[in-house]
Amino acid sequence: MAKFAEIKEFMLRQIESGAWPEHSRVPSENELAEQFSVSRMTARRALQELTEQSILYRTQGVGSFVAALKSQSSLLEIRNIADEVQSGGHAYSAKLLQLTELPCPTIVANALGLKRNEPVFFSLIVHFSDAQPLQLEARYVNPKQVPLYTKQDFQEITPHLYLSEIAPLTEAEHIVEAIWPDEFTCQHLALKKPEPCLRLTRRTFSRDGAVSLAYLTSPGSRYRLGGHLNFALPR
Amino acid sequence: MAKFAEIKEFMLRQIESGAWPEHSRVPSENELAEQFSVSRMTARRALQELTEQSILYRTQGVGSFVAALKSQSSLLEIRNIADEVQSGGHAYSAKLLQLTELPCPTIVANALGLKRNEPVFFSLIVHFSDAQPLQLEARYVNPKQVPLYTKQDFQEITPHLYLSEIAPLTEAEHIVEAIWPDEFTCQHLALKKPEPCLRLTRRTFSRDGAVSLAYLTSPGSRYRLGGHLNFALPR
DNA sequence: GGATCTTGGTTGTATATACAAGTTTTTCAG
DNA sequence: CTGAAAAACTTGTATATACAACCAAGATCC
Repeated sequence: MAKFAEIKEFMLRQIESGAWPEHSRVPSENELAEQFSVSRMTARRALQELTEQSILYRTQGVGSFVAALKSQSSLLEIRNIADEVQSGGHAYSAKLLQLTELPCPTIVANALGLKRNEPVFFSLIVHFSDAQPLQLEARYVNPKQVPLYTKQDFQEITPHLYLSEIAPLTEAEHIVEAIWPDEFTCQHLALKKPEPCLRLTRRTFSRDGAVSLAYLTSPGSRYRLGGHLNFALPR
Repeated sequence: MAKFAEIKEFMLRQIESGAWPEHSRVPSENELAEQFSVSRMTARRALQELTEQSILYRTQGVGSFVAALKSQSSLLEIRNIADEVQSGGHAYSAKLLQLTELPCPTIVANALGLKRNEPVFFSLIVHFSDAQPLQLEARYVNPKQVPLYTKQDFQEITPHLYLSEIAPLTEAEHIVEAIWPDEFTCQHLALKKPEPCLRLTRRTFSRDGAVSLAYLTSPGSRYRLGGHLNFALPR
């Protein structure tokens, strides 16, 4: 590993462990250069790159400081479906259909940066609002980043909440489609007649790369999406 | 302006003007250094920062190249459907079906802060990618904010672009639904068989209040949405 | 022809240095 | 004690240099 990368790692550990709290001052370029026996330019690069990632902020003449972690997630305030249901005054529950390890399909491998047929974790969950199925969640999870995924109790905690705690998200990518549900989906969403569904494909990233790929399917009559969006044509 | 920033500006102009097309090779660090009479490290910084912005990509031992312009998704940037189509290498066109003033329906009145049956502008447009209908746009516009709306030529300029110029948007609210298109919609989208469609309801605001309410309907097979989103249950 | 080696070009990392620009602290004159 | 000047420290920009890693193309050898 390159020297500047080692310094970055060191600083990230200090921040994530809490040793360097928010808005606290971090060592200056010269201090880091001496501590790690590198030139100032090398230490500077570490500080610079962390600043570009909004992990630090710097002020000329003053110093470098730990940024508020909140501002990182404010951009991707991804609301939890459980909170969403409960805030509407309904009872949230979930039914775990599957939680296993399986060989990675090609599409998933590309999305998560894994190799085809390499082991990948897979979960299949139905989310309920009161007694009504609201969403079918099929999720692939990178085992390298979340090795204990299959040991969790997802009746109690949603995968998304668990992943947020384990691997702090730095980015999320979404695609929304209108689809015609297959029979399996209809069954688990308790659709007597098929109806148009929204399918949200969500890929989340942490500092170390792609964490999970989720397909969230909801009946159009029961669920909507809101927020700030951009258009994008399929490729 | 700092030297490295001047080099960045120069390169951005070349790229945006089309002089340097996608995936074309850009000058090497040494070439830029000589052209701008700076050191290699300064030229390098310009290349480096453009790479971090995903405007270039670089390969060690090979060179630096213009990246695909595709997904520049900043949060508030609402992209124009015409730009979106054209950036995909297709020909954009629009067909104006209706452009009138009519009495305001109740829902629209609530959304735009008008009174029921008060005059409101209404436009109905089909957007095409090459010869294929891509989106049906039904839009209600607040005449108090945009009095000249019905005088525009919307074959030439999209309503969204026109509105952006007249009343700078300060906020936008979106709802995405999966719907079953009615016969009228099927006809104008040239759907032989009905298929699930995405309907984006977009309400835009300027400094002075609600400007317009638009219903944008696209076949699920032809259009997707991307970006940063939040979930929201229907009210 | 085909495999291997060499060479030149490109990006990647690292260092030492210099000065500019901004802020904070210290010093010192009044 | 006050206020201004000076010093010290910080980040920002720029340069010159060196070597490493990598790649493509041409040269060489068999």
